[in-house]
Amino acid sequence: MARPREFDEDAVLDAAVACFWRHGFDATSIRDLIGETGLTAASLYNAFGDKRSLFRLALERYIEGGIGQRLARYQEVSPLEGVRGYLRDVVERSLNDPANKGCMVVNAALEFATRDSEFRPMIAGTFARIEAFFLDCVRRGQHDGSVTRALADEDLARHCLAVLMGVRVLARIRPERAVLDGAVAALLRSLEARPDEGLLISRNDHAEIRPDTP
Amino acid sequence: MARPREFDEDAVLDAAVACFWRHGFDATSIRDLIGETGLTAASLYNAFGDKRSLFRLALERYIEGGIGQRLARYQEVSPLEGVRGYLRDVVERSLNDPANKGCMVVNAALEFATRDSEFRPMIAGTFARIEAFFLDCVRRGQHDGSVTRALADEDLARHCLAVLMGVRVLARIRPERAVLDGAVAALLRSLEARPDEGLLISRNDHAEIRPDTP
DNA sequence: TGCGTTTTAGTATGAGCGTTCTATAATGAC
DNA sequence: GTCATTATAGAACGCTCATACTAAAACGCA
Repeated sequence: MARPREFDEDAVLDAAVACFWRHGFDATSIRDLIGETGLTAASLYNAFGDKRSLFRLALERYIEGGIGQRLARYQEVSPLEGVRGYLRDVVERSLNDPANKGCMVVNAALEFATRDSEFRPMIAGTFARIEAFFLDCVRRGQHDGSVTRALADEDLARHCLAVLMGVRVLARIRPERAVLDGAVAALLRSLEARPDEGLLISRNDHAEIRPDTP
Repeated sequence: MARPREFDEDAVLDAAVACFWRHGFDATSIRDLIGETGLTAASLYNAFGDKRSLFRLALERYIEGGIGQRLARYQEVSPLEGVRGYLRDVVERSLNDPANKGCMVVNAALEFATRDSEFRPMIAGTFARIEAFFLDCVRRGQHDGSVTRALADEDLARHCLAVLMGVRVLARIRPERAVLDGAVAALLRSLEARPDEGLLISRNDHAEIRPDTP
């Protein structure tokens, strides 16, 4: 029993995601949001609270719509296909995005890294979800013999995560297919089981990087 | 034949690097710089121009002092040692930095990615220098037999670059030794030559990621 | 038809921003 | 000692920012 809203909340949130994704939190002004969403400042504040809470809603929307869907899609397939599909999807979307917006979560991770931020749990949690996806792929692959046992499952999963993050950064500043495909192809090759490898999974003592520690 | 400056320009630039490194360009205010350097706004503007030109000087200083020195140090050693030393250095410094500032160039890359920026050539050029370093390591290693020939040198170098970028991102939001060491250890293992591998260096057709293209 | 409630529209506000301006102070040259 | 030149100190400027405020408008219900 009151005046109804004149806008579609989902559409407004999509517009907010577009703004924040492209320019980040600080560089997006309320005026930008007003321009992109079409509503007034009063409506924005009334419906979504202040800038921080709107950003939170936009980030949540991005994570569920963007990353959650991708995770769900590729956890259905075979282990190596999961990793490959996920990374190829990221590469293709990156190369097809003329604005080179990268990943909103990675962007937010760097923007909020040095401030005490309410967003850090969301960001770290999202990275943890992705790492868990890779870990699941690796474990299934080590079990069915498609993924190498020469390294610990956690290390391989973190390797995947690092390459994903690296691709996200490189795609923004140097969006060339050769660069992104090359990095991903090498990662995928490194995951494959070698025909002569033993059956024992090695401990993750990280002797490769720190050989002088026992 | 005029009043001399009362400050040490190098010390002031170091303070500017500290500010911009920690908070980025936008989030660093002139007042922050005044507080950190001890100069007045008039002296800052008189000596270094506006905020953008000061940032340029700070970024140049960071690149030469931080990255250039590291590149020089590790291009003297054996191929795999070069890659390992470079990445271990980055990991150790990341874990020892309580502020988790990451890499100023990576931070700047994401901050300026979507604006038309005078800084992009500096940033992309720095990434290209690092990639060239990795490529040199890989080529020398493929020549002396320490690095795998199963993948093209450029792909392996880009793989190193991607992991480096990934480590830089992860170190800011999840600065745990296990994560960073694990990712790097897996990368280093993937570079090693396998005892049974052929002598031919494969073309970089990236069939691992894009198997359905000829 | 009026009332209570919520949404709109437009404007105002106070803080912070990058930058400039006005003096004043410190030097070397004459 | 005077002058030209440069560096300092601090206030001031114009602008943009996020946000709050004031009315008017649009509904369901009595």
